[in-house]
Amino acid sequence: MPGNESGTGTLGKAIDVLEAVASSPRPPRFTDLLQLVDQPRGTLHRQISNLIEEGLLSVRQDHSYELGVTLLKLASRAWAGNQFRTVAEPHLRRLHEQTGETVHLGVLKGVEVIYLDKVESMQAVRMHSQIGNASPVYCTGVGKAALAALTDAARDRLISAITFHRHTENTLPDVKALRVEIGEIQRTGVAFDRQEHEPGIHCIAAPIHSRDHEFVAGISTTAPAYRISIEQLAEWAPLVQGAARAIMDDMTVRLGPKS
Amino acid sequence: MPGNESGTGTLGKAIDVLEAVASSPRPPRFTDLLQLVDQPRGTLHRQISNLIEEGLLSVRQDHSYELGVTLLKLASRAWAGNQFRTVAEPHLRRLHEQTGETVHLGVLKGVEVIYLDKVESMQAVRMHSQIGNASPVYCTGVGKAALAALTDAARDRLISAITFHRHTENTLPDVKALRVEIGEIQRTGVAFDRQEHEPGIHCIAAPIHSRDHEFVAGISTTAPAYRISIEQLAEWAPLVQGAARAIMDDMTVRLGPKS
DNA sequence: AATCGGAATTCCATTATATGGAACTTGATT
DNA sequence: AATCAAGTTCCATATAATGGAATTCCGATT
Repeated sequence: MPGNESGTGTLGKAIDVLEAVASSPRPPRFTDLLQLVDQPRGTLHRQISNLIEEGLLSVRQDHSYELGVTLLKLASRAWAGNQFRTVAEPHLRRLHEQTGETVHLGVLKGVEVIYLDKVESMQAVRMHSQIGNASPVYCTGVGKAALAALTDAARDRLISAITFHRHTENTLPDVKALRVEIGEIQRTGVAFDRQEHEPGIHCIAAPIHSRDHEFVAGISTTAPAYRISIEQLAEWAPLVQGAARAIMDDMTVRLGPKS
Repeated sequence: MPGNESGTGTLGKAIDVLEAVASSPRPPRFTDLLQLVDQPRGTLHRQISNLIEEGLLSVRQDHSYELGVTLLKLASRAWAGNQFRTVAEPHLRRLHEQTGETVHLGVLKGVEVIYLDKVESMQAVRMHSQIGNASPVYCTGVGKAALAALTDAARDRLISAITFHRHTENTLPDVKALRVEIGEIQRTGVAFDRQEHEPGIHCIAAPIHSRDHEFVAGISTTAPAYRISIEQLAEWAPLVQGAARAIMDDMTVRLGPKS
């Protein structure tokens, strides 16, 4: 449910179609897409044809559409080649060794956090991990940490674009609550997710940002609430902050002092 | 190194740029891209701008480019929603339980195989798995199995587009050897990768195809050669073929008898 | 099997957008 | 500071996208 900032230009329209397919709970059919993206029949039809031609979209036998495997191929390269992720990787692993819990790395993208990497002991339930998963900023540790690291202007702009949705009973309900929380994060240097996204799951996160605060991200340690108390999480604050600090230092070394 | 079938239309050009970035060993700079994709300066520059605007591409501080995180987001959805993968998933898991070795699911896309899923006991070395990884058809078990399942016409067309590259000393060197191998696969119903892609790694695979042989894929069980002999692999033939058969049956049930 | 109705696809004159050559700016190197 | 290469912007032109309407396809229903 990203802020439908209808893309401009031919490419933007095409991506809009992909996003529409991506955000549909079930594979949309032609008519479904017709009302999801605001385009005339003929136009949409050709766009879909092009997307299929490029392998970005696939038809299912019932004439519904799903995202194409070319995206997997590209994403695989995107992940492997991502500079920030590469720099951060050893620090994620160290933080995981120190805490024994799952560690996430996420970057801010619009009003969402996109998870770039994850380190966990043993994935009992196999999953495509969390990588690429997009979650709202206002109810994740990484998201709130990233928000706190933004410049005031950028944050104001972004916050006004958020639409709040109550994921759990702890989810921050509105802008007011979020701003209070951000103040707290800026004071303490760490962000908590107190079961605000998934019931039973909480985490502690620290912000990561470039020198100019244009690029913001976050690192977090996540644990199930039944096993780790929020106080125990809080004790990891120095570790999480240390990892964030170390990543930022590595960035300035590897990327030049500009960022 | 995919068959540069330079995409047509505005969208195609854009994807070409993405592919160029994806296939570069190191992040390309503007001039690098200029000769990778055959486009005039001004045009390329605007295309890159558009791609960045859409989050499909990112600039690094040294003016080189890397793929953007939006691709991860889209791919995450593509993976989760993929119908074929969803249908195959339980069968992969069962095959893994039966053999105790790593199981792969891949689909044919042009002259490459794209891995859709993977099940393994314990990933000692953490990795973004193999998912989305693109490998040549002619030197992977899944790839050769898929080739064997193609209609003669489609296979001929595809084979002529392959450029052979010797990955290991066992890699099939040319079309002739590949055709012999395909005949063998069609007779026996299973394909072997005899350390043809990675030294020390071999696998046994079985083809999966839709009714009309338009869609082809494969499932494989992989093992290190030092621990599992090729004879032991061969004993799993019924299991691998059984899994492939079961997936095809499920497809016709879930997707209607047409495919 | 035949009919009907909604959905998907094709068509083409019009319009908007991408194109690409050249001029310009930036920033690194000596 | 000067030079040169790399990156960026501009704008008249060519090309590709647009969108309304007509047509075909498909799948219910009888």
